Amino acid sequence: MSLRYAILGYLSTGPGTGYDLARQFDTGLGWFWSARHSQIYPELKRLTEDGLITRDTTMVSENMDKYIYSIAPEGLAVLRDWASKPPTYAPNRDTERLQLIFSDDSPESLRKHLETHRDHFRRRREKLQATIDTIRAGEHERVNSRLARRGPEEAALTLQLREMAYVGDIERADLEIAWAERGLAWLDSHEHKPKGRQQGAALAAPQAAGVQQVGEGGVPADASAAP
Amino acid sequence: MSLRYAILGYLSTGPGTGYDLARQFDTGLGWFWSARHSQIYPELKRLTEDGLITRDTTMVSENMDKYIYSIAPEGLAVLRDWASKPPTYAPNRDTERLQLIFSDDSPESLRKHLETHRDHFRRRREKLQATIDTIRAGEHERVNSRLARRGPEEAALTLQLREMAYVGDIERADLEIAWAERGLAWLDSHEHKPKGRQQGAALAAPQAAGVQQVGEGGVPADASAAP
DNA sequence: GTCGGCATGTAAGCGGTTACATGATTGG
DNA sequence: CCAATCATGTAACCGCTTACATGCCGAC
Repeated sequence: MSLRYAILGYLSTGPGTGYDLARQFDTGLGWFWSARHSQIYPELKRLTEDGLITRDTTMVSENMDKYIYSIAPEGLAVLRDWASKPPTYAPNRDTERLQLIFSDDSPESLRKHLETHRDHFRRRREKLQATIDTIRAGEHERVNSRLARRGPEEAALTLQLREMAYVGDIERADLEIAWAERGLAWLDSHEHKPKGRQQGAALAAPQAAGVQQVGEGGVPADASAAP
Repeated sequence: MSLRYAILGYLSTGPGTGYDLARQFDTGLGWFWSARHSQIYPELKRLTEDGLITRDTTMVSENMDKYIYSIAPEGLAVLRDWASKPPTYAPNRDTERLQLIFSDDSPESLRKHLETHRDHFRRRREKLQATIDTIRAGEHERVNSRLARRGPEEAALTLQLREMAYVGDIERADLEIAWAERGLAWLDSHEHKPKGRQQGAALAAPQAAGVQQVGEGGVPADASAAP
């Protein structure tokens, strides 16, 4: 149940409405968590009942209210407590990889698969880059409002952690793009000679430390000699 | 609902029991999907009812049966159809990153966080490497039984896709390890001078293509000049 | 006037986790 | 004899998605 902490985390950078949260989570990027408004509103209610956040009501009209939520000291404590615990890792579930390894009966679609993968991470990379650029330029409102409440030493740490998180995700995206492009290059070198015995294009990344290389290419020579 | 396809995929490499599936998914590694037996058994029942798999019963004793499932032609078709569709990407949900960016109120735990991260991906990398080594050596039973049913051309593609999947995941693990180690190095260079103004250790990976570099280090000089 | 963005909620259903439950076989 | 592994199931619960539902406000 990280949603709770994601909300507390957001509100720790300043007050906001449910709609603000929904926009951040739903457009997702710049963010490391995602949620729909149908999940957010009930959770805000629960957090208020638990005394972790407070709610201010501003009347918009007779039959329409707007609620601005702020984090309470108890909420800040809960957030800090949670963040200080070492991370746990959910079991891996990767639909893309699953599809990939069972695509060997439908090779025509492989190219499209890899192109989709590459394009997905290109888009993601662009958005991450744009966000970290904004933070670096000191123009990210939420980050700034968090920094404003802190001394210069704490501020440096806040920025360092954002930097680590975004740079890490950008590198992930770069890796996925390079991976897909290597796959596409392999396809290129094989598509006009589908009967090919030649195990051409290098598969493993040149710089990938510690990856054991096999003789000729990605596929061992005796591969089909298996039972 | 990828579980259904993960099961079909597994059974496409040969018959197996629910328990076999549970072991593969639950120990997770070597695999790109995960599930508990409590989810697997009902799904096997549904797949049988839908005619995608068949069930053979071997009586173990009077009041205990054992069921061996095999993929049906309809199941193979459904699997192939699913695998040939371009991948879709679930919204990003990353507890670890979320914890990281809100650790700026509890810096003492940062080191442990990064060490846990590094160790997690080291273990994962080891298991992935062991599996791909087995496949490369032609000693992976499931992969071999899949290869046995196919001609040499198809076999080459099967192996290529496994290679891509495992190498891709190994590179991901390498990236995470390197990322965590860079973070730890940064911590080292800051722990004995917590008041430090000096923005020491490089943050961005030296080889990360296209990552915009900032002047001195990971953090822009005017960072705390924000409102 | 209607369309898109702001704003807030509820309900059904699904996929996954945790816990409960039972029994056979094998080896120390 | 007891523990571990093999083997199969059910039930309660939780988090997330999809869909349903309503209403304000400003701009074109």
